[in-house]
Amino acid sequence: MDLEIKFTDLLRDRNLKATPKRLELLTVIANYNSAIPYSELQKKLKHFDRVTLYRTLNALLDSGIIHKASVSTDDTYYAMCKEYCTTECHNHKHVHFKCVECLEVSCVDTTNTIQIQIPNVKIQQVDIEVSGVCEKCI
Amino acid sequence: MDLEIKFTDLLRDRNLKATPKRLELLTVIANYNSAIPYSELQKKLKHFDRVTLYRTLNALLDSGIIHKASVSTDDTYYAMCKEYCTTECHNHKHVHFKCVECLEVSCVDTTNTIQIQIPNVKIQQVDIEVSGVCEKCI
DNA sequence: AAATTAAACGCAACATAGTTGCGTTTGTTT
DNA sequence: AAACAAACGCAACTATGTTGCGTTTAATTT
Ligand SMILES: [Mn+2]
Ligand SMILES: [Mn+2]
Ligand SMILES: [Zn+2]
Ligand SMILES: [Zn+2]
Repeated sequence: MDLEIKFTDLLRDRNLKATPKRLELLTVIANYNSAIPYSELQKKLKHFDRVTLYRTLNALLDSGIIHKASVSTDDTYYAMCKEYCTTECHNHKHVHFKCVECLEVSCVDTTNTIQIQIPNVKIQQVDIEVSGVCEKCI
Repeated sequence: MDLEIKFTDLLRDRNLKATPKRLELLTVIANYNSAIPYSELQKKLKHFDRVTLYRTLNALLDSGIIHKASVSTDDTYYAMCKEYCTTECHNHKHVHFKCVECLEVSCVDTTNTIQIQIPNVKIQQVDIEVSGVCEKCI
């Protein structure tokens, strides 16, 4: 299936115009083999106005097309939402793994299910960020 | 036990000088009932030079006296390390809970133990950030 | 196919976070 | 009391992220 058409649908479904910039940004994010750092987006999309890049990212974040995979001190990482997400709800059941060697961030499904309970608290969301050494860097 | 003396020991143990600024910053962090946001530190420590505040925080972070409890978009939250931590190792087994209503961040021990496994990966650290509504805001 | 309109874009300007260099001050050791 | 390295304050700088506004363009209507 053609990516451009798929992205166009994704955008229109959220009442966002399918502009060339948005399609290009989505293509870059989707073609990256892991979560893409902001610094990489800057490099690959030099012809984007700074503000446009931020506004486009925010539009995609707000509408549940992409999500932040990691917010470390060095960089902010973005990845496509695999499940169906909306403005109201980002339902991700996966964790984010960051390799301390190559700094690659990826969305991974864990083998075991994670259950977290805190007394007297209504839990809405659980973000798990795992760091260590990835397969390639061991 | 006198806090000032305790903090002086904490600092000297890490080869950090026990200066009035460091003692004051530690007192502010320790006396706060939850993880303290950076914005709050700014307010409470207006007489600190901006750079000094950053450098002091970084010194305490590096040496394992305090830790970041949450790095959200709105603010960065700091809390005392309860376990014995060092430059090399922050060993926290607790999770960080952020209330979406009052924006309070706290370090909480979960009732159940959390086990995360990812194939072909050497896990070094697991950071869990839970958000929802706290007891007071329900 | 042309007109319409709200959204998206580019530019300038701004605000805040965080860092670096350097001269001065201060905590700790002798 | 003296010496020294660490800590501090100030100026300057870079990076991140946002806002306002005039112009352009995607989607809709005629
Ligand atoms: Mn993810
Ligand atoms: Mn904590
Ligand atoms: Zn790696
Ligand atoms: Zn609350």
